[in-house]
Amino acid sequence: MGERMTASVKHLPADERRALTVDAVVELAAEQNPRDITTAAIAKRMGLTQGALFRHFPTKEAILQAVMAWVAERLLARVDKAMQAEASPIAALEAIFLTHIDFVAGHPGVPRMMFGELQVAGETAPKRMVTTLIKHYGERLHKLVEDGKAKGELDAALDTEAAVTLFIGTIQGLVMQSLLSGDADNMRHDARRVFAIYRRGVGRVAGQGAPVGSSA
Amino acid sequence: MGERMTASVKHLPADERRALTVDAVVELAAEQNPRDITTAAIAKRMGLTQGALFRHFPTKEAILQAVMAWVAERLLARVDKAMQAEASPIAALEAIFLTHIDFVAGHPGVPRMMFGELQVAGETAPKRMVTTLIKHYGERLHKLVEDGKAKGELDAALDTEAAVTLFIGTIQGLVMQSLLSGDADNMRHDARRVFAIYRRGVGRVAGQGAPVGSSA
DNA sequence: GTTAAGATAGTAAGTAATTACTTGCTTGAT
DNA sequence: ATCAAGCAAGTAATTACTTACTATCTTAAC
Repeated sequence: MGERMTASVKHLPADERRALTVDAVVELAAEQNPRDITTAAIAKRMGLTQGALFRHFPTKEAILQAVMAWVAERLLARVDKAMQAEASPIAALEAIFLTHIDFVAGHPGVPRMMFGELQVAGETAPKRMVTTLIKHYGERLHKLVEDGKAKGELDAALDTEAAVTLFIGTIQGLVMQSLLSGDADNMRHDARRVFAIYRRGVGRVAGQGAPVGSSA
Repeated sequence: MGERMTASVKHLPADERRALTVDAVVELAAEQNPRDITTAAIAKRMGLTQGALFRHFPTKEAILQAVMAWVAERLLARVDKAMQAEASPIAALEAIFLTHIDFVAGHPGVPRMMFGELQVAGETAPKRMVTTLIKHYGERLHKLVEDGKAKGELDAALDTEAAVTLFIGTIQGLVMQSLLSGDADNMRHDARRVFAIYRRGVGRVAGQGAPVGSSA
């Protein structure tokens, strides 16, 4: 009795419509400029009229907030999973990097939306969610870098904050590159090449021959 | 006789108004979200009415194009100057990096505008200027990295393309960091710390004691 | 030099298009 | 039968751009 049939497209319960709305926005952000995502465009993508959106969200900002909550939840879950699967800090850093790139390659509009929200003037809810996400993300990286230094995997004199900034910047660089090429898929390939340089930059011994990781 | 008096604020010749318009946009982009830069906001900043803008520019897009031309000219000039002042490739790379960060710290809205233009859907003139700028920028970096490898300053096995991507990404990371902190000035300080890691990542010998650069 | 003509740069008040959001009514699942 | 969920057609605000008119500078005849 609690079961719901999805035979009919219309008159879905609110929870599912909210989830589908988030999906629509993420899809649209991948195809066009996030700033061109109007409520009309979202509704059209969902096969609804524009007004119907406001049965589930009070404002457009609330929609964006839901999207950012979705991103934060999914991304951090993937990061934590990747972290826990690896024993050493440096391997965990690489796993996080690759899963992050994989996430972003699968949802190319997400980093653009995040960057866009960061530039919003006031103190909006979506902006706060982005800053919180990056804060939590940075804390995990910070801890891993410190652990790596303590275990001797990373250079003991390494500037931890700078290493975290560069880690995030490395991802940003790949995003920008995919923006220029118009192809998000090559991010996955370029990611390994770029991270190799990063690893050399933070590693204890920038070995010429010593293989550091084995996850290839 | 050909001299012009600037006593009166109004009725300036077209060339000067165009230059002042670019200045206004660059200023506004530093203070607010570039997407909120309306023609009304530009005019207000210049002390003009909105309609007066269209005496000098046919469309808003033409204004953005002028801004991007201004950016490309100034940034590449600084890059070339920094390049030529240094003898070795690695020193040139660091000089470019620092002068770029200095430029961006002085005009924090510029990288945001560039990133925004890259996301525009169609084939607009401002977008083309950005891609061209990055292309020329990348070519200079590419050449320097290759030179550095040939001279033995950089790792012979270094992935040149990845090194260029990471170089640009490093700057993006600092921009994002300044967006989070709300302070563009600390970019100049963080730049050295972050570039130190990058240099280790691309350098031939990631020496613990050997001083590579001397420009401090 | 003075001054009238002509071009340039400004203003104020439009305009059509687009935006997020609302309202009154209808549909459909339970 | 009830009520959440949907539709169609609004609304006010904002946008880039236009139009009709005015002020200012330049220039050349006198």
